[in-house]
Amino acid sequence: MLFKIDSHQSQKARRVGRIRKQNETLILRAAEEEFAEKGFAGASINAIAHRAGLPKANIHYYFKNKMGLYIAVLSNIIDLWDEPLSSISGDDDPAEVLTIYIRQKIAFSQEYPLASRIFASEIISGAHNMKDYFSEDYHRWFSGRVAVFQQWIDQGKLDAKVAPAHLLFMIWSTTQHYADFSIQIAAALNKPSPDVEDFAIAEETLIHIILKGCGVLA
Amino acid sequence: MLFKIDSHQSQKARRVGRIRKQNETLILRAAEEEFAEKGFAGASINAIAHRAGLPKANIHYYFKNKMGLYIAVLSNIIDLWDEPLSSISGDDDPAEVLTIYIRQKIAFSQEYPLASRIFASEIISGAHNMKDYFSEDYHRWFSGRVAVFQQWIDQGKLDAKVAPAHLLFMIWSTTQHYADFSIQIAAALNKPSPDVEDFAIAEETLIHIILKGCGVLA
DNA sequence: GTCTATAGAGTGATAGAC
DNA sequence: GTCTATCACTCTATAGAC
Repeated sequence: MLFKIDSHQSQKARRVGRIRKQNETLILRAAEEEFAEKGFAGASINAIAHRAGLPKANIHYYFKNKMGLYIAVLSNIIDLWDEPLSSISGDDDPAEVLTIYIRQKIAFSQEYPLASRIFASEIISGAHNMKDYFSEDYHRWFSGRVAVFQQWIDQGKLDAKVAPAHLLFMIWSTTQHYADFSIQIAAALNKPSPDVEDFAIAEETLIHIILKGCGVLA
Repeated sequence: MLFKIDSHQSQKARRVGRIRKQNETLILRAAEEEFAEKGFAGASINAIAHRAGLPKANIHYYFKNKMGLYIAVLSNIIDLWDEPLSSISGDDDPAEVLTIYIRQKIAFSQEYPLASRIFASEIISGAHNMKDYFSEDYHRWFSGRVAVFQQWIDQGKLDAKVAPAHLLFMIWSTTQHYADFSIQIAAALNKPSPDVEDFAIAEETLIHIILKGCGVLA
């Protein structure tokens, strides 16, 4: 967690804590939309306040400043991001693990497209506010996943021509694409936005190509 | 006398035209870096001018306003984007076509990462300045590519389980990922940025998984 | 706790000297 | 063609009334 919202509450504060919680949620949701659409610099506190239905000074009351609000939004997203892939081991069946992981990532793109877009924008523009996230720990976590994939290869469960790290990148990129580039996808398919059926077809095609391509499927 | 004046002016104009061309290139290159890193709203004319080594009023001299400059940068990028996939037909060999296309897209990510990032940011934030690009024509072009893929499937050259449109999305997302998310990739691999070898391994892994996954490889 | 009013910093854009 | 000086505007952030 990058930014901890001050949770210290006196007895008096607890009585009104419900309103605080409610307003914070309103603001965070509005901020998510605004940051996703305009980026950090393009988003204005005014517009966020208007979207949230609150006067703009309230945002400064609940969050110290614009950057604090942005970090809070980003922290929420990174918590969501946290890892359905963390507990795999070399004994697992790669076909099953990869299938579940791809389904989860596609579901995430469908459910939280704004979160995915803010995450993507932050990385594209240099990830200056995620230095903590992309730390030594991140590399260690990533290496752990790669090591399991390598075990699968050593056991002949996965094609040796597959570079484990890049298989992971492939799953990330293909699944997140449906959130981040949904406008381009919609234009290609000539509809206002990708619908549930498109997501289902995407999922099946991705699972087929990736599993078969890795040699875990006939 | 008129002749003499004309001659003099055209010589002068020609000389100045060279400077204009030169300065425009300087500004466009600086703007590309700035827009890629900060987004449209975050980029400032001041910072672009500083990067280009010119006073900021010159930018307003060469380009009408900030949006004009942004559109100019975006147009350059869209020209670059234009289509190594436009001339394929059902008679071609899918293995060959897909291999070449993936190599080209990876090379593009390696050579023009900034262009890729600006393109991605523009789409993520709503593509409001690319309405013309994502037009009926775009859908028509896309449908044409899909139709060729479908012919390959009908001829048994490609697995029937592959949804053509989503195979295209897959190639776009996986290859562009190496430009757009290179910071995350670098963090995962624990190096300052992906190097030539990483791009080569990425290319081989993508080609292997996608070709084999589509059933065009043993 | 809420909101109005405003200060203070920074931006895009332009006029006019050179 | 180039560049300095400046305008008009918008934005974040805060002080202080309620």
